[in-house]
Amino acid sequence: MPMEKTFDAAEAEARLYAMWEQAGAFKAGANASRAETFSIMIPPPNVTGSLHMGHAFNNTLQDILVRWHRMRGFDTLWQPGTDHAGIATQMVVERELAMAGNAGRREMGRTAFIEKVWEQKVSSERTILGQLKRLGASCDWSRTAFTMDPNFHDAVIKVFVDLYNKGLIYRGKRLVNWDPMFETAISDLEVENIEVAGHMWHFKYPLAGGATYEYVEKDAEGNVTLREVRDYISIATTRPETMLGDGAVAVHPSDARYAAIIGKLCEIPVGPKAQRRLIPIITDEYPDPLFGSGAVKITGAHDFNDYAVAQRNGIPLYRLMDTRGAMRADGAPYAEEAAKAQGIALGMPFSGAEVDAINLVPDEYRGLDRFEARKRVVEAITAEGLAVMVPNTAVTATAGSTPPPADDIPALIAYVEAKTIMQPFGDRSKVVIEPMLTDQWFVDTAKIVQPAIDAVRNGETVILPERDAKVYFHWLENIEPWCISRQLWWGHQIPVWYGFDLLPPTGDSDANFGIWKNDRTGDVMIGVHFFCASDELGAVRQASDHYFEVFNNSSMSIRIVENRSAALAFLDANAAKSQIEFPIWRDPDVLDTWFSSGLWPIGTLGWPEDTPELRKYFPTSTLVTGFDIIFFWVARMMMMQLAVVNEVPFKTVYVHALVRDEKGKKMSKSLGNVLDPLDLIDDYGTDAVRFTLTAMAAMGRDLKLSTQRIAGYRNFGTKLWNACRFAEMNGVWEGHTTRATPPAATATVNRWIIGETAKVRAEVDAALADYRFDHAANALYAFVWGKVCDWYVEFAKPLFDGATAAETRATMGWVLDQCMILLHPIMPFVTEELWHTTGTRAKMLVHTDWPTYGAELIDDASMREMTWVTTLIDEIRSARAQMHVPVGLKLDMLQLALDDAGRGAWTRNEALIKRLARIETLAEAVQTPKGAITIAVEGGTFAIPLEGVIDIAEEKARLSKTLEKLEKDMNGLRGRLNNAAFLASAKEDVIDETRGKLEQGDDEAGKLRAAIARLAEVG
RNA sequence: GGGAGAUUAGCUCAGUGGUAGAGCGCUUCGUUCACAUCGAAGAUGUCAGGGGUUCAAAUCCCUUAUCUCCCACCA
Repeated sequence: MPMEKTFDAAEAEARLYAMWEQAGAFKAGANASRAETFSIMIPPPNVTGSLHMGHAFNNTLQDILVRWHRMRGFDTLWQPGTDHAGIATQMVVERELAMAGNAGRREMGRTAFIEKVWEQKVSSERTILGQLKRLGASCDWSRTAFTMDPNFHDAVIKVFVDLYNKGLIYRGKRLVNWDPMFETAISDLEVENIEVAGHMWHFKYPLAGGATYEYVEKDAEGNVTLREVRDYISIATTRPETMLGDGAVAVHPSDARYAAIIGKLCEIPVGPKAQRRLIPIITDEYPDPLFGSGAVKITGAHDFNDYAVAQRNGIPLYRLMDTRGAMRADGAPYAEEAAKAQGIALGMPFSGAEVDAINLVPDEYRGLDRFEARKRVVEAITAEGLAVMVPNTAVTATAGSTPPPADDIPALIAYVEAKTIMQPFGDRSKVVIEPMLTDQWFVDTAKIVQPAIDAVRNGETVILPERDAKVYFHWLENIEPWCISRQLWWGHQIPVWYGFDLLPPTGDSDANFGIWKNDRTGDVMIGVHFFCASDELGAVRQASDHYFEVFNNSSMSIRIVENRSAALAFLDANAAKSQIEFPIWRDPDVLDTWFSSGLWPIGTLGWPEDTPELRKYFPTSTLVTGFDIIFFWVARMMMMQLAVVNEVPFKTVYVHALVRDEKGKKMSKSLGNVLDPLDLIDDYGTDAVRFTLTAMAAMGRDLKLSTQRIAGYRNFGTKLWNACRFAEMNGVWEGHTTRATPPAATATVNRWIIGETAKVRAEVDAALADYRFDHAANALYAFVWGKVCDWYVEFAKPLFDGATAAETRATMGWVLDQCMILLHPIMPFVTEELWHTTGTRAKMLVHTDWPTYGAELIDDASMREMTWVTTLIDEIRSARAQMHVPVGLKLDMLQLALDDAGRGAWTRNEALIKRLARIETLAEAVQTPKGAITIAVEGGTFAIPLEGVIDIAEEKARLSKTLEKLEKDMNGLRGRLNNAAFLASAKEDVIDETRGKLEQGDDEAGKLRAAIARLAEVG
């Protein structure tokens, strides 16, 4: 059955993929013929839905490397899998529940909700794996992993426990980035700082007791520009709602304007007047005297800078908001607590601890969203006349004027500076992040970071392109503690159980719990003890040991309870019992997703078991990933693998760019410019999509994708297909055998194309070794289309019934085989299909040996000769076209002069030259006849008589134009050669090359001049 | 504020010291038996501006401009 005109991708892809899978072609170690291994861990896609273009790109590159190594006989593993993606997946499920009008997460309860998420995981994973298969990804699916698989989970927990025991993980009350929508802490990396239009308000904080001071302002020369008596200190803020949590006002120690009032108290001008708190005016290096008024309100519990100031100066921290970012409504009413709070504030110095038990929020703000509270605070202060006029041009908004503030604060106040401010947003929730004082788990990254830095510095792991290594270093060298606890439900629950630190009996006590009760009812907070263990049994053992040590009572036992309040209730209920039972409860939080994906390399290979796979494939060879997760993932994997198994996780990291739309915009759902890889595959076939991505994968460059480009590469597949179809029509595949080395060839064309094949094979290998995927693709494109199809196939046509027919058939078969082999890593489907369409093969293409031939196949004489032949044909065609000679018209040509090399070349290639240049006969002549066009090539001159057909003037113009261009080049070359400095300093081969070019050019120019002269004669 | 990168044909981009290329698009021609998802021919560039190093600069250095991205606590 003859081949179809085109490759039917839609029909063939599924069939071919099934064939590979059934044959186990992708299994780890399949086709291995040598001991060297090559392993890649897939960056596990999130089980949040489906794959996008970035995944298609990322996995295409991986597949190319994997298929290439597999064909080269490496023991190859491509490890697939998916990531549970805690916050992202939980968000997707919550959103779906909400859209379906179902009960929310809280109403469902943790267990039921987690079940829902598992359903999401199953369906998303099915989608994702299906997509990867359509993309042609040759992963070992039998090893598909998931970050919450039981064994992977065990590995994660073990690492947590180990790091905890080594003191590398700790729990602390710190200011963290809090996402009020998800009500969880997030890490620094999950915060996006975005510039938004905001405002800065200037307010007066009245001095306590109506105190006054002389405020003097000077210009740069020291001249007094302002001198007045003030009874307030002016501060600037972008967040008035946090004023209620101020602990101090700070000024720079060198700021003379405020020297007189350091240590004095001022009043926070918010809330009922009688209840306002007084805070001290302190000095700290942090305030910039040149910015604003030079005085900064210090709100330690709601600002990272202020937190540091508060820590340094022992300023209390007042948490004002609840987990949803609303002003607190818990605790005792404001009136009762204010005095106590003020007492603490006045009782400087303070330890710097949080004052959490009290609520500083006045009744009118309780429960309000932070932005609503901001609005009301601003209104109240303004109404009171405490807004400061800002005497500069930055004042853009006055009462009732435009522009309206962007953050929904009406322009009610006297003066406010419009100001673009950097505001933190949650990368998933897109809501404003609130710095929040909470208890969280942290990895002490500073203690494990150094090996990760060293490994890249000393080249044990190479990051490509190099500039990304700089980014990596910069981040690691300034690393902050990593907050790893998340107040979510979907993920690895933290393996820590808590129990109260109970005091031992005081001697005469016979009721052990009485001790606890006394402790609890007193002013001292009850401490908690941590039991970190890989499972509940371990925690119970630890707790037993602990309480046994404290109480020395052998009849005691441990009881697992739900949470802290259950533990308190349990103790209350059992206080009188003689039997001692101690409640412990597990930390409800889960680990940051990146903590678990940070263990992906060893976790998927079976660690902590000493598996054969771990020994063989770890450290992995290459990681292919996007630059956007260098910090999130690459750096964490480096740190964690080094901390856990003391080895780097991979030897090379290839960092690729982002896929953007054709206008260069990041693809996003909200912009509606997302190209779905599956749609493109449906329209153009997988090979076309893969080839496009590959050809555009220049290192470190964003990749702008257009469908036009994809169509072009689909055509490329068709081109190869039709070359094979041509071969079929000419009997190339009859009795064809697959062979590693080319057949012996005598014809120049055949020797030439064999040499070209050897050249492209070397180019492809070099390009892939350097991760220059674009070079590999472009080299193959130029070879297959530009050499094989444009020239070789055409050359071969007249040879199929000549003396070299058999040799030509064998050569063409071999060359096309090589095209399939070399293209297979990039275009697996069409090549595999052709492989079988064109003959009976011993092995599938996916397992066919990658060639190693090289320079020994390049025959310089043939290469030169074919260059001469193609140049001659080009010249004739060009002349014909410019003279408007009908394409179909066969012409007679005269040979005016030709050296021996030219004569030989002509003789050997006469048939093909005549065919491609549409020449009927060639005869020798001594001079150009009247009305002929002249063709000048290296070593010879030809003429084509066209009396009556051509326009003499036009031919003259053509020749003159060519000559002009040539002479311009010659002048340049002559200029260089006449320059003594050039001859003295340039390398010899450059000089030789220049001389050669000049000589050749002069020769050609001479011929052109002669031809022009001749035209003038006859004209 | 710090850092990185970009600026080459109409568009998207290659090109790291020897006088500029590809694909697409465009123009003209073409039903020659592999392919119209094609073929042949053709046009198009002060390599962002300025300065420097060099015999020689798109390429190396300095500088200016514009753009992009990353990081960062100016209230």
